[in-house]
Amino acid sequence: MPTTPSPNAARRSERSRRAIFDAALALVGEVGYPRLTIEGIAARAGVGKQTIYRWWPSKAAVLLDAFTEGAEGYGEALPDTGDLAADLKYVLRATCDEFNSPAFQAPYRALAAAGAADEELSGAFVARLMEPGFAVYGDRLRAAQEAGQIDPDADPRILTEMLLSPFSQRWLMRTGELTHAYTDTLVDLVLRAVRTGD
Amino acid sequence: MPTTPSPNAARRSERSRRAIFDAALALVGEVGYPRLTIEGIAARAGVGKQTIYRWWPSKAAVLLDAFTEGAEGYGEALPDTGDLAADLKYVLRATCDEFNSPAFQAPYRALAAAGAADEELSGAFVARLMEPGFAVYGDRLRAAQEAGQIDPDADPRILTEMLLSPFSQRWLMRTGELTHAYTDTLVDLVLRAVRTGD
DNA sequence: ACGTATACGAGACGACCCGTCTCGTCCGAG
DNA sequence: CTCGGACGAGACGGGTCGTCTCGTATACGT
Repeated sequence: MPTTPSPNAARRSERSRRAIFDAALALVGEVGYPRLTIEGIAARAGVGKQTIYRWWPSKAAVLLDAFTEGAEGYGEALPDTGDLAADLKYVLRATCDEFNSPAFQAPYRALAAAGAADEELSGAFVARLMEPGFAVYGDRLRAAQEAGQIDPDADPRILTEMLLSPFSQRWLMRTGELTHAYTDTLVDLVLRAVRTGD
Repeated sequence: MPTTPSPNAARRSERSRRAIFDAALALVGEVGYPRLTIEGIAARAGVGKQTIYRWWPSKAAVLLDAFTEGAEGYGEALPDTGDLAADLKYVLRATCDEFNSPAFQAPYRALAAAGAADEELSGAFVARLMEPGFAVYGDRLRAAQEAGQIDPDADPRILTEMLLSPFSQRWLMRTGELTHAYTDTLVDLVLRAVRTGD
């Protein structure tokens, strides 16, 4: 489901759609989000401006669809080896590498920034990119609660935020490096707060 | 120190400077950051555009100075009553109320969003608005470490991030409400991770 | 298989804002 | 008092916006 489909989607050109996504992702990496323009995307994609305006309300919506299209598999479950700390560290290390990769950085950062400023966009950004990730951590933490490994009274949502928010905040505002040592420390600290037997 | 003072600052019109700040803060609340323009600020302030371009490099820089001017007292130390949990909860509750107030919201959110997208701006934003806040929590946590109240091996910086990042992330991306109950929970969880006697 | 509807590429259009510049005025430092 | 420089005002070319209007090409309905 694109953001605002009004014309007849059956007649839509798949070729143009892909060209627009490719152009948007390439351009946001080359010139940055503020200088990303609809005209520029259209020209690079070999497409009329109207074709973009027909299907998307803004450059942010184009980028969100383009990025979502290219980032499948964000909704997979965490491994559950029984060792909660190891599972969390493993996935957080992978996330760390992803956020350090340039191809991921530019569009994701642009969308996060645009979402922070625009209430409507932030809803779509959160629902389509952030929440699926949150849910995966929440599920794994609930499983650990049922296994009696962590405090059953702790709110998995808040624990997830304590794991991911320091991480994303560092990255978004560039207040520190994202390293495996850092994410390991986060996991250890959060789990020390909710270990059972206190 | 403004962002880029090149002409003779002694001859500068204080009257215009204030009018520009007032106009920028009012407009960002009325039309939002993306539709905030230098021309608009100049017109509202009754000022020539050149007067703005003479003293600031961008609308973000104007807004950062305007906001900083209006937000004195962000560098004060936390109270130290000896009860670490109570001190942290007290200040975090106050911060919570501040972030929920509309006059604070619009410019701060605009600056955070612009900083996320622009590397140079994020440096200034972090240094002038975020780090002073971080330092205050770090100091209070170090004092608690010296008093033997919390684990001396824990990194105060990371603990500060675990307190503040979930908070600001919720606010920035609108992923949840900011309530006193929420901030209290954060304090309790973080302190459980580093309480002494384990 | 054909006819028709409609999305398509291309680009013109007025509106807005950008950042620079040029005026003539006014004010403050020396 | 003098005078240099910041001031308010606004003209200017350039770029992007979002809308529109072409003629073309293509996929659907019968």
